[in-house]
Amino acid sequence: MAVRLAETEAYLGPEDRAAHTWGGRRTPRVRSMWGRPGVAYVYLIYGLHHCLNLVTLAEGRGEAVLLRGGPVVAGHGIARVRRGDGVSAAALADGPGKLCQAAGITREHDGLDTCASDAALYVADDGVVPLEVETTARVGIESAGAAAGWPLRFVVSW
DNA sequence: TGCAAGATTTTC
DNA sequence: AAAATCTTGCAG
Repeated sequence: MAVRLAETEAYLGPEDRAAHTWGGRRTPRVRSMWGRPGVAYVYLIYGLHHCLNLVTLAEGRGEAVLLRGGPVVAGHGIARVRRGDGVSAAALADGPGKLCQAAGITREHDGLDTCASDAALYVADDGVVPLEVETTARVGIESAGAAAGWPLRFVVSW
């Protein structure tokens, strides 16, 4: 099962009030977010949806990118089994929670090194060249003060 | 030890 | 527009 990442959001660590590592928090949940780049950070939101992030900068920076979604380019079958019948191809993974459900991602994947040769989860370049990259404010973080307006959401089209 | 709120999705 | 649902983080 594969998704072409078309929508992401950046979370900048201690300086970013919307980030789970805001203020330098080092709690059990965000353990993996302080880890090495390439490590997956998966958490449960609202008690029923998973969100997948990948650590970006160096270990100890607490910075990661939230993978919000994109079109499923392989494995539509299994994705639809997980998401349920009657779900349109476009809606299979067009949201943080949907992406994780379609890909079968849970907290079991938290802390996984996506750079490992035997990783169950990894990122690859499929060669498609982005036509345009749109930058907007992040979604769902109304209460993050000034950080809520930061242009850290990126949407790619091709 | 208890309670309020959350990087969402789905349905009425 | 509102509920579903549970873990984390902060107050006491």
